[in-house]
Amino acid sequence: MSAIRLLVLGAVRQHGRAHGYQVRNDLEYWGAHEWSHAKPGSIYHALKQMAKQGLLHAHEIAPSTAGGPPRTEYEITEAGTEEFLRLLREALTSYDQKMDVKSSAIGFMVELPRAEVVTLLKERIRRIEQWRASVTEHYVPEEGPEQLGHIGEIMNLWIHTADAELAWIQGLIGRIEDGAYSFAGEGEPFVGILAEGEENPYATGERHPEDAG
Amino acid sequence: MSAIRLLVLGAVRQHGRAHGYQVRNDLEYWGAHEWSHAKPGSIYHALKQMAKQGLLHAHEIAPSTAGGPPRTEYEITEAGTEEFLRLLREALTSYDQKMDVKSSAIGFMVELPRAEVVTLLKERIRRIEQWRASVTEHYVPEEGPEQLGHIGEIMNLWIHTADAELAWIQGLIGRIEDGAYSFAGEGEPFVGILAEGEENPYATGERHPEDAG
DNA sequence: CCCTCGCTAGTCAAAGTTGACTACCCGATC
DNA sequence: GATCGGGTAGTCAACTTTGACTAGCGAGGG
Repeated sequence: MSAIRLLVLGAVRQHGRAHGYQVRNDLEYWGAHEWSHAKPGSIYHALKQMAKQGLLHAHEIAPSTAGGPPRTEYEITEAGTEEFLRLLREALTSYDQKMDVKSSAIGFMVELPRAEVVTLLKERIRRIEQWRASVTEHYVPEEGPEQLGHIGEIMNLWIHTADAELAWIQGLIGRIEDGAYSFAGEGEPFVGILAEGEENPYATGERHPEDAG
Repeated sequence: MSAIRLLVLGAVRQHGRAHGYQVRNDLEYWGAHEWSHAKPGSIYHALKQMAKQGLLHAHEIAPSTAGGPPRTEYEITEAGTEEFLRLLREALTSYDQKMDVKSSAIGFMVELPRAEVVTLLKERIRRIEQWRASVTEHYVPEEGPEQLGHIGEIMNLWIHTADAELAWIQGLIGRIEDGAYSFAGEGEPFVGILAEGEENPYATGERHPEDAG
């Protein structure tokens, strides 16, 4: 699963109606150009593709209000909303180590009810533990990484990574259960979009990994 | 950076001369079909592409010795070896969270001299710390994740991930400095390929992440 | 009044990835 | 002696990603 569809659907959804450049700007506002691989080409491609698949509805070209060429505006459809929620749930539960997917999932988690997020995260824990168990069938952490030659270091890395993620999720679940943040159906929704004309305070962020060469 | 080129170059290099199916089998032997996204299509594509770019030399079709259609055999060139080492060094130093790149890097690290690997890993540490510092400009871990709303959880995840990787690398460097494993120029090289006719004990492994749906 | 700079909004070709499909041959089975 | 399954070896079309490029417009300087 790539994070692009989730990000683009989420951006269009929060706007109600958006053109490509707006989506691009939201992702930049979220810092997503730094931790996801959301380049312009991918964004426009995703918009067109999802319009073709009925997840978005394309309103044909409106003249730009701010200089520049005319633009196509998109609105999310019923099917698109379902797909968004499906992708979001999948991103929250599946043990996918891709940072962009994880970050997007956390960013959008408040679009689901609190109880469901906890359930999904617990399912994620179950899957991580299952994967961890399948690794330790070959590799016994207690005996140290040397047991299989340097290849053991790979499994050591996996176990380390899995354990770190488990610890992190436990913390997150704890905070959510203790009432942190505002989830779907709990009053004021969180809105992470830029109003028309508002300036983006994060537009010129510093370098982040995944683009480090 | 995708792991495919590194994996394919490394496989061809260890064989001396290999056809696509052999590479495919090596990757399966290494379990790479489970933690990397190395599908047949990608492997054959990479072979052709790298042959076109002069990284591999393609010996035109030899009739198969074991049933099946004729096959193209590849040998690594001077340029290919350089590219392999370049990719390997990059995979070891750059803070790229992709599991397949990291795992490949560890798998091949013994192709470099021990001292160089330590140097590269220390550079990796430097970069991770730098990235960590750039995150903590916005986010103070000591104040807990709630300070920025649920968006703080994303940064909390990043810090957690970075710290876990730092701890893991420190351990790895320690073991390498203490003389573990056999690196380039230290006698018997590690060979991770299947001899002609040898059976693959890992051919039917269990499910691993990245393919978990 | 013209020209260039910078922002707006997007296109496009080339490369990479995916999953399904093909073709060949051997040995066993009916 | 047909044919059927399974391993060998690879192709292909569809889709996605990437990076470089284009084109319109307004503001401001000279």
